[in-house]
Amino acid sequence: MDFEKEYLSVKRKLFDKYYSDLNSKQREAVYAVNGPLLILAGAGSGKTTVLVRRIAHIIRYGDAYNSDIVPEYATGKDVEEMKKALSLSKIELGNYLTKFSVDPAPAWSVLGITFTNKAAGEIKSRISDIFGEDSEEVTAITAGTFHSVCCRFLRMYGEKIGYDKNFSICDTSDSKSLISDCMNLLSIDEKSLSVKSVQSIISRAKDKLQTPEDLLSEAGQDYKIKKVAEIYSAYQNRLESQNLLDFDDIIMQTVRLLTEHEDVRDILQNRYRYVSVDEYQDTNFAQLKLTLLLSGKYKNIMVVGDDDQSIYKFRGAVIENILNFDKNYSNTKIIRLEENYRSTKTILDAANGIISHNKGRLGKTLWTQSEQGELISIKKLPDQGLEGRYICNVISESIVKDDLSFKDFAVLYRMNVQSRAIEQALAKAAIPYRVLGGPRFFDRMEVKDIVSYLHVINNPVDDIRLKRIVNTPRRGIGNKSFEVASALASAEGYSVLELMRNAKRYSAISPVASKAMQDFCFLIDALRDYASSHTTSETIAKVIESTGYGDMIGEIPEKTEREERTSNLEELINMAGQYDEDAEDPTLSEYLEEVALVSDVDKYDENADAVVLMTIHSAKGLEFPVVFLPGMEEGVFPGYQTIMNPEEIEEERRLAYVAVTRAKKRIYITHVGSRMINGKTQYNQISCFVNEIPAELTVRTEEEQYGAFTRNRPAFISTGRSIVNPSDAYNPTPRYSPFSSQPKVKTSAQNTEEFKIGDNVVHSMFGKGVVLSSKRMGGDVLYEVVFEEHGLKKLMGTYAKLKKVK
DNA sequence: AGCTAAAATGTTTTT
DNA sequence: CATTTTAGCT
Repeated sequence: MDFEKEYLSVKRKLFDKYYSDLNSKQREAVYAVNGPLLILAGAGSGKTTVLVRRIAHIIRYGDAYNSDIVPEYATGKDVEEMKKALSLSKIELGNYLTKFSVDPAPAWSVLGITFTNKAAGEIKSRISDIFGEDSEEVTAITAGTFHSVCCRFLRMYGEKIGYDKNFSICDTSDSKSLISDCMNLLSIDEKSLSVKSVQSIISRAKDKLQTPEDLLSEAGQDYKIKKVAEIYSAYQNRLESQNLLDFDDIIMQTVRLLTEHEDVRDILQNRYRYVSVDEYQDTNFAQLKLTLLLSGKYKNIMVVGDDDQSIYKFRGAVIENILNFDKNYSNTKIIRLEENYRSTKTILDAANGIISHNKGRLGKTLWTQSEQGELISIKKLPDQGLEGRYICNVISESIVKDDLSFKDFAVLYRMNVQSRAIEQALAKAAIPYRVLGGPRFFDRMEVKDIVSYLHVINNPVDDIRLKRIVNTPRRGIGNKSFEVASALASAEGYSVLELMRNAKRYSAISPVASKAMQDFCFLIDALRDYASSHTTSETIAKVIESTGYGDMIGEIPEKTEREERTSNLEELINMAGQYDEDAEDPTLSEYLEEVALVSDVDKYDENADAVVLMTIHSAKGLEFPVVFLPGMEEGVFPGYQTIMNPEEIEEERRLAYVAVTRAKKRIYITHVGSRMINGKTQYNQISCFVNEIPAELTVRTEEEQYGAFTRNRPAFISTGRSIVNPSDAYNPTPRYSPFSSQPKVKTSAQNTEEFKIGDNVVHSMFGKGVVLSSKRMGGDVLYEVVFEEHGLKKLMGTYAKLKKVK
């Protein structure tokens, strides 16, 4: 046999052996190092694995697999040695293969863009599994979301397009209030044109890289759009003069930077030889443009996505980005990953049943080798309170019967409001849970106030934040004085803070107010000075103390409110302390960026043993053994405003597909006869998506057949709603605090004292009660206990903190 | 200026 | 239903 051929073929065998835990398509993707690559990856097909392994491969071996260069010095002995290497352990083999590496890329030349910071962290941690923690490979790699990566670029080069290094990011509510200010200034009535719709039109325009002028010229005779363009122009001016970027600007301005400044573009294009983008089906036009710019020189770009999982159209995502990827890059290699490793066959068939009703798909045939698995449970309940209780019952029973733990369960819903009823039920049943998304910790008033102080300290021209805190706590600078100062400031071309410093020069400001303004400026100066020589958490503590904010909170008369706010501020200090510890080079400005860009899901800890509740959107990319899908009703999911529009129904259907494909083993679908939303009772039909699941895969039951918890407790049911007294609701972790300590699930496991029927017991949350029944289940005992004030409960021996009383 | 209480109003999904 | 806005009062 030809020596060269044998050499190459054994080399490839070695690589195939090394990647033997991947399937052939996945390996193909890992080896496709150079040139444009499109991976169409179905749900659960191991795309994150491929992304990570491919990056590691590039750093370690470069294009070694494809290279047909045989070293001149190679001999038959080498081939013999290579054949022996086939029996090496994985780690040894990995190291052995480095000897074939061809033009490996330095880690700093790799850019990985993911959908969440968590996924980016995942890449880094998996790379560190291969190269070792804190190795150069891990630290040098650039991985992050579009937003965090762009912020990095803007911090480095933003000055070229007029942004100061410590620009701040304004969130949706900040930008809303700025738009509202602009509308007032232009005397546009907010009743005829809502701030929300203006904000969304501007945001969509920015997604498409449209400037105010572009929007105006596109408007034609459309009066509304013309008005919005006018507002957009004013809004953008104010953002820029205050050194602020909104979420859309972060992308759009980066594109502008790279378009207008060839030098910056060259630097970045030369640096990033390998670019990978995950969740490509949910990118917008600006993000497409950005990837084109960044990969413009080497064109080594890999994008991964699934057209069936495109669920962010409302945010400007264009599915065509992935459908037409090969039109933007010639010689695109396309690889389809169609084997699903996550779900049972039943679940996969159900998902396929749903998604097959969509038109205009690229079309994939997902398959699996796994077993049929359990049928999908579909259950109708009378109302949302019972829906929540049903979920709790299923969880309690499965835990003992099937040896599952709380963290194996996820409740996924369409809208955040749906979480409330379920939370109440979980709290009552003493099941540990955590809620992701919804109102965030950093949206709490007191947290936002303190963070606003930090913004003003960091970026003195941030007038939005200044307005928020200038009179909180009260210091005699009321709305009116502030308005006057703002007007003067814009007339004179100063920032408001600067003007306030010299307030006494202006006769329009009363002497009392100008004194207060000056004092305020001194306060801010002192704090800025303090911040320059102290850590973030020390600065925050100082802000709370010296602004009088802490005293203000301490004087709140209601005990619960006072304590909650105080503890939120303590939490803020603690979290900042964590940041100071973790960050390489902690700065106030980076801290503020992190606060703006980190989401709840990023902090989701899969090791915490608690049931997790989140929206289906947030659950994208995650997986759980058991998934509950409550509220599968027409009007809820699909939402009632989408029902008339076939295109939007398709998006909803993709969302349903995402929901179903999150589950590994089991799905419980529920819907209710009557649902209360915003004080109105709705009577919804079962969701059309449920009926798209082949009937033979499902088992349907109605409430009447599920008598277990309706028996023996008319008094409990007659209250209708389940009422949870906030003081005794079991809340394992404040729902606002993604960072806070893990749920207190480590309840006294040694507390396995056994109870007999009729025993009087005390529960830490439910108070006094009597044991009605006890059932052995696995290694545990399930008790039914009637409590004096809370009615009948099912409790698990090991988890319920029950104590016997005489 | 600043507080309280009544009235209005909103209905996805998120970086 | 729950939050935000506003009117009216001190």
